[in-house]
Amino acid sequence: MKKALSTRQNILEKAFDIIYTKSYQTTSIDEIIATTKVTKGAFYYHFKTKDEMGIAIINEIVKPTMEEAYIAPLRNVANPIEQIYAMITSLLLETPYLKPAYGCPAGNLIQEMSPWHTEFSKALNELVLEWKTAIENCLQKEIENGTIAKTTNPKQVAQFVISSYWGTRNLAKIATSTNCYRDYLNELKRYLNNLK
Amino acid sequence: MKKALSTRQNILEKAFDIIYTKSYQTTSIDEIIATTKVTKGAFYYHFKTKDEMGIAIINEIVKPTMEEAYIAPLRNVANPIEQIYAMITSLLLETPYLKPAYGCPAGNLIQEMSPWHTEFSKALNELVLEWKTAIENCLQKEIENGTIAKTTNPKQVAQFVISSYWGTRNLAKIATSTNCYRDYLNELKRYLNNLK
DNA sequence: ATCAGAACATACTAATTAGTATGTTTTATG
DNA sequence: CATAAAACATACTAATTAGTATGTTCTGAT
Repeated sequence: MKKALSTRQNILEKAFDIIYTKSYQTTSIDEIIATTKVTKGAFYYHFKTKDEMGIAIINEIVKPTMEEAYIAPLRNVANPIEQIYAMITSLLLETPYLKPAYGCPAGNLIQEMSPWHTEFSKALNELVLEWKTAIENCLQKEIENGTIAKTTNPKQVAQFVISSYWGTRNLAKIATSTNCYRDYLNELKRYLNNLK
Repeated sequence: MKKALSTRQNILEKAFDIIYTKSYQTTSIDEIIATTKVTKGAFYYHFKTKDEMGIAIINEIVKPTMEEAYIAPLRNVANPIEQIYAMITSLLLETPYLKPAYGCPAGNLIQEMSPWHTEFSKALNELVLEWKTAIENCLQKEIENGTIAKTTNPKQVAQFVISSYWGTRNLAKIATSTNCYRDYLNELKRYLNNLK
């Protein structure tokens, strides 16, 4: 990678880490340049404003990461229902960079940036829509295969699954144990199996 | 009400309104005293610090409001399952002070204050636990009445319902319509009916 | 009516904030 | 190797922040 590009990438990655643990609003440029050991001149050479960096983090860090962890696992799988459950289990319990206490990176940004920063909302909405569509397509395939009831409404189920995951991540921020994950996952399994 | 107490109450209510729409961290004391027309001296007479005011808002504004809207409707009802659905519908569609674009007051605070402000987390955790317990008790009664399957796990279902509501509120912040509410509610109804 | 403490008012401070002005150094290209 | 632009560095600014110091006014009990 060209050196200038690696400086930029370094800023985005380190800034994401800080923002994920302590929110966008409370993360200052000074803190970012202190941990990246990049000067203010360099920072503002790469990003015109703090918000421009924020949008870049969503598009260049959060989006690709989410696509890999949330969407790719749903592509071309034999048993979608099982895969949806496996993916969410993996996200909650086996994805090392997602910590219960820090919530969901995208969820956190949605919570703190909407409704005032429309640019952020737009970028984040794309992310969520992508995930939702992937789940809907999964379910549609199951319906066509005849493995789940024809009366199943993929849009509704996708909305329901995503909401419950999103909420679980938020609630886990104040939980004192991961019991809430276990309870949630057990019930999610029951719910998904009932679609059959 | 004594005049001093009404000053205090006025600060809490106005501050809550601002914080609900634009977050705790970005709401400054100066903004609060400007909208309440209370001087800085008066503010700091009633609250030693900003965080002390934050905790007071949770305990004296958010908590009583939530108890009325989230918990009271579940007490001593004939058909708990229907009541859970009715309550969530009411919260999403008919509660005027809860706006889709601003999310859930408690949810917002959880997202932005945890995990760093342990005092906030503790106060908010009490709130969520109260709601969860109320739902669990509801379900337990249904099981005893024989109206839902004995294999139903109240703890799990309560966790699932709360998570999905929490997540829906968060997702609605970036949604462009209330269709996501409709989809969610339809699926919630299906899910709850399947418990029977 | 007096007077002590409750309740409020005003003017300040020190730290932090995003962003800028004005430089110097690196790097690629002819 | 010269040179222009890209990439970075340093020192600043103006605004905003939570909180304080030092008052004045109001209120209820004696």
